[in-house]
Amino acid sequence: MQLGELEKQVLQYFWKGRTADAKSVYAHFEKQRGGTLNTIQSTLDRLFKKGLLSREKQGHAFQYSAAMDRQAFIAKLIEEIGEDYSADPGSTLIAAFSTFSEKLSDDQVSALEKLIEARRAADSESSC
Amino acid sequence: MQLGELEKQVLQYFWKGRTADAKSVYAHFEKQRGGTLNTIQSTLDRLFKKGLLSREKQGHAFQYSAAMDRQAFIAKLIEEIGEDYSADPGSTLIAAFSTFSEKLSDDQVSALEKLIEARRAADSESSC
DNA sequence: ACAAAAGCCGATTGACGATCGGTTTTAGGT
DNA sequence: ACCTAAAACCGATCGTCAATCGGCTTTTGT
Repeated sequence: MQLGELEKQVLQYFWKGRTADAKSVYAHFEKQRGGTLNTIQSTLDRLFKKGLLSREKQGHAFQYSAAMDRQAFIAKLIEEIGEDYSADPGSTLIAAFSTFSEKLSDDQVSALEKLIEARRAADSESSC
Repeated sequence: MQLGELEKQVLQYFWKGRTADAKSVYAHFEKQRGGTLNTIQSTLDRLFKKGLLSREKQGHAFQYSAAMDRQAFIAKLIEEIGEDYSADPGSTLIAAFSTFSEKLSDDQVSALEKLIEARRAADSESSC
């Protein structure tokens, strides 16, 4: 799932938890990058068709919001990398870990440890 | 770093540890997908310019080989995702882990635990 | 039913990978 | 040094896709 530059920015705008119609999104982006309302509208439509935004008609305009949060989307992207390059999940994770290892806070290391514990627990449970 | 379909396949061919010139690569791919030697040659050149293949002239032809292994490349891609979507390393990793958690073998879980331990050790060392 | 507001469609531009014909360069033998 | 074949390099074309935007269509509230 390769997104264009504007698509990325719009997506991140919605990840702040907002719900907005095209006009509001345009109001936000007009200042920093210009363009027309139409451009925003077709970008929202593209993101909607890609399943990354949800929308619901309210009054005369669609209200858009994120269909999945940042973490879920990133997980999806990482999964795609694994598929694209036939990497098994384990080595993908290890690659990810070795990339970021030094940049992790202690809290994040602990969070990961808990996830691993949880996974171990689930494992032993299923084997009983 | 978004690669095209042929680029991906060629890269994976070199990740098997091979060193090869355009002609050999072409011999390998001709059967499964047709095309001409020229197509392979420009693909090799593109991958070289992207820094994903190394090459060295031997006789009259370049001998190509992978400039980085699969794991290093995947780490690079994951890093880019973090940059593209302003995700901090920790949440990127957690996303990765939650995506693959169930698919990991026990050995891979252990390997990850060791990496985390190593990272903890490095941490306490630097604080002394 | 009618305007305004919003959505939708279609055309254009700009990247970029894939493809391949044609030209230039080069290595190796004479 | 000079040919010649092999390989590299160049340039053009095609297909895909995001960005852009004008203009037409649909919808909604009055």
